[in-house]
Amino acid sequence: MSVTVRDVARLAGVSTATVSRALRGFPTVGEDIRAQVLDAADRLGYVGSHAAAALSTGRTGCVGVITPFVNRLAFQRMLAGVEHELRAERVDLMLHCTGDPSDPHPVPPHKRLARRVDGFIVLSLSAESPDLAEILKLPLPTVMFGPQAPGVAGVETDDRGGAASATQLLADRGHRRIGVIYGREWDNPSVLEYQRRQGVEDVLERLGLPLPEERRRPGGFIMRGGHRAMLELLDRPEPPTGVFAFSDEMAYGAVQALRERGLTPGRDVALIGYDGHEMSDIVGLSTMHVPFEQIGAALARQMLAALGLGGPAEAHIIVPPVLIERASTRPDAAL
Amino acid sequence: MSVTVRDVARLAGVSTATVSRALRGFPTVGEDIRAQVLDAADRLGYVGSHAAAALSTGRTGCVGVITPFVNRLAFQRMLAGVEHELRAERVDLMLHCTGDPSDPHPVPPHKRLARRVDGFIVLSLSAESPDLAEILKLPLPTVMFGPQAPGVAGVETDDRGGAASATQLLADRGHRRIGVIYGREWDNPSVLEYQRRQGVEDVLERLGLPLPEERRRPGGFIMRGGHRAMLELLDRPEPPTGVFAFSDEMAYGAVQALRERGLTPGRDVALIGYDGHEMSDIVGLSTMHVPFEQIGAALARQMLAALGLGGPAEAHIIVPPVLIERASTRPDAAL
DNA sequence: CTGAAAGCGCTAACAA
DNA sequence: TTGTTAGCGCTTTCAG
Repeated sequence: MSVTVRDVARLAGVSTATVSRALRGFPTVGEDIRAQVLDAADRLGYVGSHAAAALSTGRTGCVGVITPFVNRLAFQRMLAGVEHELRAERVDLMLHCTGDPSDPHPVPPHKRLARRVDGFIVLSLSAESPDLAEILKLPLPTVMFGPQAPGVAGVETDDRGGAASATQLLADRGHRRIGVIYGREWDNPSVLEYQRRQGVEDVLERLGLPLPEERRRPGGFIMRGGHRAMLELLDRPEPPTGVFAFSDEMAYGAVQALRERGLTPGRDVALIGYDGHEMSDIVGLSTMHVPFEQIGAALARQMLAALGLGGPAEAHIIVPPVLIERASTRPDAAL
Repeated sequence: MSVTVRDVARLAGVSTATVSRALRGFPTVGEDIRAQVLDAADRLGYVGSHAAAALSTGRTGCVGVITPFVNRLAFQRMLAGVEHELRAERVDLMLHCTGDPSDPHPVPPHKRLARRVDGFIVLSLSAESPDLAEILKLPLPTVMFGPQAPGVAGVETDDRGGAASATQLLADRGHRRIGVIYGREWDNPSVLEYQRRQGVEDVLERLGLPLPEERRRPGGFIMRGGHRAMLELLDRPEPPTGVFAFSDEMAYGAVQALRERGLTPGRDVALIGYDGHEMSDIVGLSTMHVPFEQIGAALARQMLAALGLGGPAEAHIIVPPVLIERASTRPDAAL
């Protein structure tokens, strides 16, 4: 079928062991022999089988990246960071989406990826996800972004602090009726939204401002969800004058909704997002900027370090989000 | 080290072959035996080694997706489509970025992925890329998006027609000095930009309109590049009154540039993008919409069909982009 | 510095 | 229906 070490060995007139050593650049191979082997391999168009090597060495040269979604900008940005860093060390990347809960027969990541990767990079699975528990049970190094499981290396952002800053900004701009567009769950302490909720409540409680249920809506972290949520908020008897969306993408949808109602973000309703994507600049959206690319890169470096590749890496990194104010929270700014 | 079929076999009191069959749900296994095996496997926390299975069967259950970038929206959208479709058939996805030409030691995809995937899905490599040639040389099924290599299945969009529509729209809105923000190369017939260039020229030539070199700038397909390109165009003695950017992301940057100069897209300078991302709606950007998610899904189905999984699939699909006009090409529309 | 031989964990013939 | 026996292609002791 395909050419193997044996074929190369035969053509080069050496043993398979020598071929293996020569191809991997072992110093213990004579120069002339090495040249012969390389030549033979080249001539035959030899491409090694990672599977066989993996079976033999126990290392696959591949890490699994587990993410809930690929079509969300924050994950895309992290993935880009991860990919770039892994590529530098010639480590391959296997992508695994846990996807919607709507998936009828989800195959848990550890079942699909175990033994085919050397480690896992987990992006924001809920801290109490059974998948995560299974992964941590495996004897493979794991790093994660998001709510940290105890004893696991990873990168975290200060969601609570970031949400507090965003809320505070709205309050500073004079808003008393503050609304929130969150993600999916408001009450579950093990999801990311909860940290942000706490940040919001930290500020509102301190200021004595209420957050009635009518003033918060889920947006599912997607544009369309943010759009709908904002329309619903606007339809309240006492609509919020300032709104904090838990992601920029939902905020984009909210901007859309405002415009449809003839309202201008900033002037008529203040709006702040979370994530700090590139496009937010042209939308004029205030936001909490999170350096996702760098987070991804840091995760990859932690993983590489755990695999004995690349340099050392800090075990636990906390990244603060940075407030960026734009027109959407400034009544006087022309968009 | 880790538990193998042998361990399971021993505990269940059967042979390894039976374990293998039971675990894969072969009908030729007695119900009681199967139960024993499943129980033993579960009790031991057995997770099979894909590497070993791959070595034995020659199938990895994994396809390689090759893309130049992960941080570009068009690729992200295709990747999402691919991933979704592959997941449905429990096929894993290995991501390989060819990346910038600036990479010092790029490892060609076939070297890294061969023998560890059952097939390749190639997203827009230049038609004459050496990497692509190597991949096609391998005895693995390959499908691709973009300029089609002869005899290869895949999905294509009508770039030339789409570009013509975009250009025509600017002309229809009365613009005579039309500018173009392209990607990287203007003269290379084997890159995607060339098709679009032809579409532009089809229209301009028919109308007898010139496209002097001063009226086109590269934007590298990124926002920042589009921003710079637009500034440069505006600094010409005779700046264009209507601009066609070869991607929405570059158009976003162009919008930014216009605003910085106190200009309003649509009213002062007409602008049309290409790709049709979600965010273009809130930016009010006219664009040629390309259904990338569906393209990705179609590619995945073609690949699955080639692997004998899923249903049959058309070998060659051509998707037309759809014109969406918004405020950025309408002088009278308020943004 | 090089070769022979024994696996890595699984699957697939072939027997029974 | 189940077990036996070879491998898949590579790496890696251990000799030489």
